[in-house]
Amino acid sequence: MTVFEELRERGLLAQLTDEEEIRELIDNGRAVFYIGFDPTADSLHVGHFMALCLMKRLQMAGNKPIALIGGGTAMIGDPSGRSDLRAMMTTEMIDHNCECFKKQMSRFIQFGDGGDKEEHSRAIMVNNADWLRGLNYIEFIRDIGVHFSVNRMLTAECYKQRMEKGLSFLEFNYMIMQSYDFLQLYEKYGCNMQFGGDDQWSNMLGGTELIRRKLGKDAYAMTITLLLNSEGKKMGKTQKGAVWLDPQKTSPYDFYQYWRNVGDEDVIKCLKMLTFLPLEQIREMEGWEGNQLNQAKEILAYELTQLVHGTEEADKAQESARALFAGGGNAADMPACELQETDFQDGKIDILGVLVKAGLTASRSEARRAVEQGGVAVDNEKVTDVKTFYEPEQFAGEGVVVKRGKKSFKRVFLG
RNA sequence: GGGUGGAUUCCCGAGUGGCCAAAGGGGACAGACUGUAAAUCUGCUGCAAAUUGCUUCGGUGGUUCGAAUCCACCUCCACCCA
Repeated sequence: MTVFEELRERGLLAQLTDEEEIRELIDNGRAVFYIGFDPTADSLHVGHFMALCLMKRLQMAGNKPIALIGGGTAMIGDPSGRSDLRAMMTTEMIDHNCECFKKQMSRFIQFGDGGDKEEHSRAIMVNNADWLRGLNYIEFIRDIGVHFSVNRMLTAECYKQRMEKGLSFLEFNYMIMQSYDFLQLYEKYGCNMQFGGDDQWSNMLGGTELIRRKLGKDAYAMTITLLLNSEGKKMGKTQKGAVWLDPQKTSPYDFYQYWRNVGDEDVIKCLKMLTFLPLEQIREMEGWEGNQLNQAKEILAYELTQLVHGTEEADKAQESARALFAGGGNAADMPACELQETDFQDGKIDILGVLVKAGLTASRSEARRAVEQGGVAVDNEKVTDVKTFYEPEQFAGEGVVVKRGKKSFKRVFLG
């Protein structure tokens, strides 16, 4: 099976400018493609993960990936799929985020400077700040701006949605910047293809058109299906925000749990789109139902945790999860929280204090509610009295397991 | 630049002088049922030393015994005119 077929089978392909040509290029390792990442946070998240996988798959087929960090475009903010203006970011923040992105990406794809022949498929990383931040306004609009029709831009889906809410000129320029990126990469690195999320389609078309008008050359664009859950929401978002790839921001255990808890309808899709498991194996799981399907979720969670955090962390997360939900077992690897002497007043701390300290509730009021509703247990003993107190000795050694609700656990021990 | 309408809690949205920590819905959280799923039902949803106290309705100042609500100025947003 060729890469292209595999991508299609997995349901990753959304829109393509020229299917025949793209198939030809990527199946023969002749594509030099780029994917842009806007450094709007100091870590990549699940939303970026699919793009990273795609890069990896294509790299394995001999194509050359270019990871474009949007150090310049991040200063504008992409209006696609957004109903509000992005918070303005400072140059320092953006530069810091770029650094973080670099580190995380090197875990997934092979970088190199692409010098000799063997290195052809080595990825390179570039930052569009290098060519965007120094642009001269007059020159730029004369040189590039002429090629864009405002009338046409306004009919683009990404702007249409924003017409009701209001769109600033700043954001309106995002498409032009992104198109310019493509042109730059085409000229500098022979980049002939751009990939991105399906919400990027209009921005990407802008690029291929600009290249055609400016250079009279063909370049291609392809979008990947956005990973939506069965309710039509973007996956990888929780109430608390994104599911991060940085273990400091989303622990491997929480990461594992996120996937362990996907809905029945979404498991197979996630396995196909996000894991590297062979398609035959996944097809087998399609027939699973009920409790068996539950196992597919475990596989999904394990696979992804392994890809992102490594085998060791995946094992730990799985073990902790099994221990906690099956009862007993080794729970030493679950997320922990260390109590200090100073957390105790008059030699004791109440249950509300423990919950807040462990980060299981945001405030004492919330903790109180949780206890009153019967949602709190310490070492499997339900706590019903908000005035339950604990002494330091009780947290000695391994500490105790504090449970909030059905799925939130924290081991609390004395530091 | 001129005019009109807006800004309320996580989101949508009611509230036009006290009965307002603020209706209703959504979401989130907790409980029951389950399979760590979905659906359903129930509870709950500002903070705290908790029958009470404190802080909150874009910002600042004012009127008043008392302001989300009235007044002044400011900021931001949408629409119409230029």
